[in-house]
Amino acid sequence: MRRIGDRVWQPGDLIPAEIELAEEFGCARATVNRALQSLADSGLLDRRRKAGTRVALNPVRKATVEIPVIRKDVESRSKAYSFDLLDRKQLSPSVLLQKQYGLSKSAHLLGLWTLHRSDTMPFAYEERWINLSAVPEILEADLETLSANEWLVNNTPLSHGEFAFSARNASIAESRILNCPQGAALFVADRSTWVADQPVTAVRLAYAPGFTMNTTV
Amino acid sequence: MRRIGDRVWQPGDLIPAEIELAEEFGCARATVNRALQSLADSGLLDRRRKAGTRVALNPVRKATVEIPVIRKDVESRSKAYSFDLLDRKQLSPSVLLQKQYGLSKSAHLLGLWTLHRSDTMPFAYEERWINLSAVPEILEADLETLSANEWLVNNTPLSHGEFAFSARNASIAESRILNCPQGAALFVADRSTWVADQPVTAVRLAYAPGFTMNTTV
DNA sequence: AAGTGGTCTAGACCACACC
DNA sequence: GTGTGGTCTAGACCACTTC
Repeated sequence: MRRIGDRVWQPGDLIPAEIELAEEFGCARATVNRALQSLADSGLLDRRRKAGTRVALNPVRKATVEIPVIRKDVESRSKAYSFDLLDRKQLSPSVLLQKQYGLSKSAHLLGLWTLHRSDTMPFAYEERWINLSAVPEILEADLETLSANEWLVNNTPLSHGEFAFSARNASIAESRILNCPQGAALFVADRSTWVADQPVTAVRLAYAPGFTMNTTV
Repeated sequence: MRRIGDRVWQPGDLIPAEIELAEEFGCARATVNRALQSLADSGLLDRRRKAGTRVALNPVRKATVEIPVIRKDVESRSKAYSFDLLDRKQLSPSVLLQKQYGLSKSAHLLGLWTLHRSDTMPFAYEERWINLSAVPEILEADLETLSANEWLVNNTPLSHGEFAFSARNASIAESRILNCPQGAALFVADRSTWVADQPVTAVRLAYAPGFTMNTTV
């Protein structure tokens, strides 16, 4: 890292092979390997077999954002968390949802509309669809006590998903729920979650004005 | 991973020690260690010396967002990139910047205001402050040809920084520059970059309406 | 064909946290 | 004190890719 920072090894340069570095630093090759791997993971090096290791030409900065359960997020800001389940109903997927998640039009979905609060102030408004063929057990859960968010986290620990972050002007309904002016800029997180190629849930979270998502590189 | 997914090992459960798993799977402890490390890094396990390894109770999802050079970002969407340097001037730090970055009030800053374009359409509006004591060489760079963004990436490869993402209503000036209605919800990324405890640059990027930042978990 | 990184092994010692 | 994970070593074999 020092040599890259001091430009002893410049972007694009080929750096010595693992064995040579191991000799220079007086350690085992496995140790050099771990160090270089770690630098490659953070985007500073490009490594290829036979071709060797080069200082990255276009260091793609990788920032890791942590997406906690909303309750934890609120509590980490030293606020009291609560939520209101505004509405829930079972329904069939819209044409859009059918296409987006490959659902049949006869699939059973559970729709939930929730307001998350921080010290009684609106914190985020959540619209959620849950695929009941994937997690039928959730119908038996008491979602007034434990939020669907947490129920799912606790009951489907292994999943992959996609996030999209964007900004959107508050609709009339959203402004009323979040207690903000109509048209206020809201930070929006869309998330879909899958377990073994089966869609489980799709969520849109609209955060009250003032929210920021932070991370370090 | 299968055992966590199938709930053989449930959230909160203590799982066997590395040596036991090594025996069970017929491999070396180092191999088990790497596997468990990797699961812990992605938030599925909590590990503590002496206390052992547990399935995470509150799996904090960690999403990695890649922050490329804006030119790459535009080009990856199959658009032609260009930018206009709208304004540049040298100035002293405002009181806010002095406090935020520990600068003396006599420090020299370079301020740059840039519009990034995607196929001639406004893509993002950038306000940037550069600490000239950290990178005086940038005064000799031709920032009309190569954006400050890229110059800095190419000339200060080792840095750490902080990101904050939020949403903001477009001001009159921003609406004119980004060619959008006043008050439109803009996705905003604030970034500060440091090299060895010295602030190098602070940027605010306001993306034109419609921008989304995507990632997977 | 040959050189590079990718990965594993068996063994060792250590640091830490819990008892 | 003691058991756990954290880390290192020396050696080995393999996979890939460039020459």
